[in-house]
Formats: sequence, structure tokens, C-alpha cells
Amino acid sequence: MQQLNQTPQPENLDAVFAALADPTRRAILTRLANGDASVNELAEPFCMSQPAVSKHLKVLERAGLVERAIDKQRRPARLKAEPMREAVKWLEEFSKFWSSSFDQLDDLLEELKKSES
Amino acid sequence: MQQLNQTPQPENLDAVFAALADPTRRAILTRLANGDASVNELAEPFCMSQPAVSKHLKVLERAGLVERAIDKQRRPARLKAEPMREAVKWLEEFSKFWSSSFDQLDDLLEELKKSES
DNA sequence: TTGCTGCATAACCGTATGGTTATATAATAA
DNA sequence: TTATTATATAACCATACGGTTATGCAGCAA
Repeated sequence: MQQLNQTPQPENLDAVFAALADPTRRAILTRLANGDASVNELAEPFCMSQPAVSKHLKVLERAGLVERAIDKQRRPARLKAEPMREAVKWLEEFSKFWSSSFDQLDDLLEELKKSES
Repeated sequence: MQQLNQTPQPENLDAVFAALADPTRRAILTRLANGDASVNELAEPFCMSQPAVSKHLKVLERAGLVERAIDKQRRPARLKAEPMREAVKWLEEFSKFWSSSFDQLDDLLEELKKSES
């Protein structure tokens, strides 16, 4: 069935961020959050050929963000958003780190600048 | 057909996610959170040629995540993390949307599965 | 001047993207 | 059986990545 090891590996983090770096794929993910969709159902609203959508789905699959099911001839895509948590986690970690070093520094510099003029 | 969406600047969002999709660049960002660094200062710990680092910095600049200063012959890189907030925002929006539809559904299905056996 | 340092840029390589059209395959419908 | 549907795959194209080495060039130091 599906593999349950969601170990936060940097390797997959690469694939997740790369998958999110395309507007069509982000739109596909948003669409899938509304429910499973077949390739053709995805191809139509995005004004894009069927093979193009299949390729995008492959990228999303590789990132673990999408799973394919089987329903007669259809292979509906299903959202699997857990890998996104890795991305969120990295960004939040970084944001935490950064905001404690640079945010305050920027604010400080801004204050110094003001008081200087 | 929907596209009722929440993304403010999709173009830059592409560049930000793409920039984050490489482990070296994420490491560079983390390093820069500790303070500005010159190209050579970055190249050394990453066991990478200087032109390679320059290329990574260019990708980061294009995403707005890094600015270059001028200090004599050096061009120290400085972290500008604001664009990351766009990425965080997209992921949080999505996460919110998703967790209210799929998380609960997955939990529900998991429960059903257990009680079924 | 000469020379060193820090960085950028060019040229190249192999591979991946993002798209296309054309074709193959597999399941269903008639 | 044949035809249709849904999807995958192949082949192709242009561009971008991620790395290399080689080279150029500006800023300092002698």
C-alpha cells in the first residue's frame, strides 16, 4: 500500500521544494485539496496537454505529494500533503532562527538610522 | 476552473521555492543567518569551487533572498529573508486548507480501518 | 610599475524542466 | 470482435541546473 516512513530527509526536502517551485503544480495541489482528480480533469482547466499534466504529476509523486489510485481506466491523483510539513518545518526553523538574529538587528539599525538624521 | 486563490506574487514564489530546493543553498542561507559572508568564505566549508558559489548566490539574489554589499574587493552576501515569508504563507494557507479536509479524513479512515479488522 | 586577492564571467558538460505531438497500451463499452 | 476512453510513453525542442576549468578584471599592496 503506502509507505509510512515519513522520515524528514533532506533528500526529499529537495524534491518537495522543487515540486512547489512551479505555479501549475501548486495549482494542481490546490485543486487536489478539493478532492481527487483524474489526469484529464486536471488537464482541462489548466489549458495544458495531457502528457504535460502527467509529467507534473510524476514530479509531485516523486516528492511524495501525490499518490495515484486506480478506478477503472482512470488513475485519479490524490493529495498526500505530509511531505509539505517538512518544508514548513524547515522554514519555521529558519524563520525562528533568522528572526532572532536579523529581525532585531534590522529593527535596531532602523532605529539607529532614524535617530541619526 | 477555480483559481480563487491566495497567492500574492506567484512569480517570486517560484524563484523562492526553486532557490530552497537545493541543499547547498539552504546551507548557505543558514550560514548567512549567522552573519554576512564573502564568496570565498562560503566556498571553503562547502568544498566547492568559487564560481559554483557565485552561481548559487545568483539564484538566491534572483529570489530576493540575498543582497550583495561592497567592502573593498569583497562582495559579502547578506541574508534578506522576507521573501521566505511568502513561501511560509503559501504553505500555511495550504496546510490550513488541507488539514481541515484531508487530515481529518485520513484519521477517520484510519479509525475505520482499525475497527474493521 | 608589478603582482596578489576576490570575484565575475565564459565555455563546456551532463542532466533535468516544461512543453509539444505522435503513438502505444490497457481497460471499458458496444 | 471493434471502438472508445484514459493514461502512459517516446521523441523532440529549448532552456535551466549544478558543476567544472580557464580567464578577465577591479581593487588593493609592494
